[in-house]
Amino acid sequence: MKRANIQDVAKLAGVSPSTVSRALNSFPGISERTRQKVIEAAKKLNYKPNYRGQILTTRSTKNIGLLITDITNPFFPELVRGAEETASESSYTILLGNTSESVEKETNYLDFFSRGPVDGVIISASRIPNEHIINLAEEGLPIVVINRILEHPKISYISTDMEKGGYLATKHLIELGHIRIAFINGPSHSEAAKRRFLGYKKALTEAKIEYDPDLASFNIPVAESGYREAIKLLNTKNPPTSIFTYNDLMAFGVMKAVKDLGLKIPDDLSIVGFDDIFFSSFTDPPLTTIRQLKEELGKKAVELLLELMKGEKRGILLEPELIIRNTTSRR
Amino acid sequence: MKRANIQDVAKLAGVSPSTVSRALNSFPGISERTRQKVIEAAKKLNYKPNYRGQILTTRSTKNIGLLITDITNPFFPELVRGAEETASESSYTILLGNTSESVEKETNYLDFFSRGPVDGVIISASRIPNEHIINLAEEGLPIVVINRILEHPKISYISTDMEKGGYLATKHLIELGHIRIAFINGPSHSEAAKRRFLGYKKALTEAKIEYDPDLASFNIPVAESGYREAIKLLNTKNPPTSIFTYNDLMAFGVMKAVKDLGLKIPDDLSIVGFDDIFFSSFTDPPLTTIRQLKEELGKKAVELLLELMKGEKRGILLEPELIIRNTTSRR
DNA sequence: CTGTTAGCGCGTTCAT
DNA sequence: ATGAACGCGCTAACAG
Repeated sequence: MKRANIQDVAKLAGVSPSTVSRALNSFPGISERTRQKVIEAAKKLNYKPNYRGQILTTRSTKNIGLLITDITNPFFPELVRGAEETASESSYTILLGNTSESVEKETNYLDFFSRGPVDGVIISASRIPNEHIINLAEEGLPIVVINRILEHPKISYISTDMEKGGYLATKHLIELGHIRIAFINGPSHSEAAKRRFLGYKKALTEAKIEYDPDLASFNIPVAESGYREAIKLLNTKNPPTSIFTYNDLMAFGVMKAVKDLGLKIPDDLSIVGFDDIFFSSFTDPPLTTIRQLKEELGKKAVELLLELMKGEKRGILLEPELIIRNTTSRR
Repeated sequence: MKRANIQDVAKLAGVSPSTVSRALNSFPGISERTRQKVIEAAKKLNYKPNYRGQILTTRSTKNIGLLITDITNPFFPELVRGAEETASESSYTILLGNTSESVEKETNYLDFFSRGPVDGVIISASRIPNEHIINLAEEGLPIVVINRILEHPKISYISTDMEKGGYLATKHLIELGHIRIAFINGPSHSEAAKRRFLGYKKALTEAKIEYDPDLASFNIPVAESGYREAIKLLNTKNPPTSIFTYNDLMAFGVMKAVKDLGLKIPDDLSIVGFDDIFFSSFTDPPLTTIRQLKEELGKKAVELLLELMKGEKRGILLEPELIIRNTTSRR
């Protein structure tokens, strides 16, 4: 059964194609009688406007490109859900690009997006340099970046206040009497990692604790990195009494390492994560962490993009929150 | 800076638009000199073929629609990643539809997909009736369904052997001496739920244990359902000694309920989940469960779709595996 | 209120 | 080996 097009409907209804278009898109200035006639014909032929023709003339795809690094990290699904729900309220669909932390894939996706399959792009991936993003924006592609602060007249951004997050985590540990506080950080190129690092150092400085480079490392943000670095740190002569990780996944890795070494959490080691993903309240013991508003990040990013497509640029900073559970205790 | 189109390149290279198209798509029958000239012009203008014009003439979008119910359930991200990786190897991009268990959203997405933004669709969502899927397939949309067995000449499917999964879980509990085995099942309309139920009953029958309807329920497949049903079951006069859940998320809910009631796992209650998501090995205690090959499901689904677009239909059944951890013990 | 015409940007004939 | 002309399906602009 071949698909009916607008001509078929026009013929059956005895009107012109443009009248069909007007009737179906509820334009004003058309008689109710004609509208009904068209609607009936359309229904009879099971007519649905062809997307490919439609976007060519309307110049809108009703798609939003969303670039993320790792859908397997529960941080992102929550963000995606927030984005998806808000998008679908405005009849937009999400075109998802999962880059698996690969620069090449990020670039490919962005190139593809810039060729026209989407009306705008949300970038929640870290490896793409700002200049590349700016270039595309100046070519006319509406872009919103998540968790990177990029001030540019054609780009909107929304980010958790990362520096504050790093500060809150470190200060919490300091207040519990910890002095040797390690930071298993994320990728060195990531702005989020840099800003959290700033917050970490700020808290140390405030407490007059000297920063020890041996206690800080940059890593791929997966559980295995947390495991590996924790083993390394705990086997040194002067091990830390607490570890702050770039994200909860890495904290899970740390917890596993501690258990494998036969140590107790939080008695032998205090741990603070970042993100507050769903499972962090289910671990043993439940994880102390810095909460990001993940759904909000996705939701607001879509709203910003919709505004940006109308020409309104904005930047938003979201507050992180310290969630105290049971992986931290007094030294 | 306005985007260059094929005409601009043609003008700069001093050739016709069709020559540009041939040169850039590496067609035979074109002089090397001309090709170089065109490539150079294209580079100078930063030309990228306009996607919207391209799909109209090539009749291929290089997009695949992927419908899932709940991206927040870690089962799906792993599936999505498998699909995404395989798709991008063939230069396809995933258009993601998250339906949040809503029939309306499923239908909307499917309608949208059928209008032309994708070359084919993968459905990993349960509420859409088979007839609807068949209709779209007969209109010419290539469709692959995941975890539902749908025999039709124009539809391919890939599914874990759900009945076997249900059977393995139940048999494991029976072998540990359990007789009162509850099944907190998923949605009643879901084929996966029905088939697991079949396996559950089969194992009971084999062991000559009478099926007790009070021990089985149908639910929305989220952690809260597991919690709620577990509380209900454990507060009856003759509570079960073990619970099998539709998925791991629900098992997490059950574990929380057991702890809240002050009981011990697995001494007071044995638990078996389904899926083996990443976090199931991190819970306290680690969860015994039935493993589905999630990435494989996504990967194979894309392969099947690509084949289906060439006209080859197939159906694949994947073997589930019992993963024994520490939430089950001898009665 | 409705029909006619043009054009979106490509790829693909069919000529040359 | 290359150019000219056409068409994909729709909507917007113009005409009546």
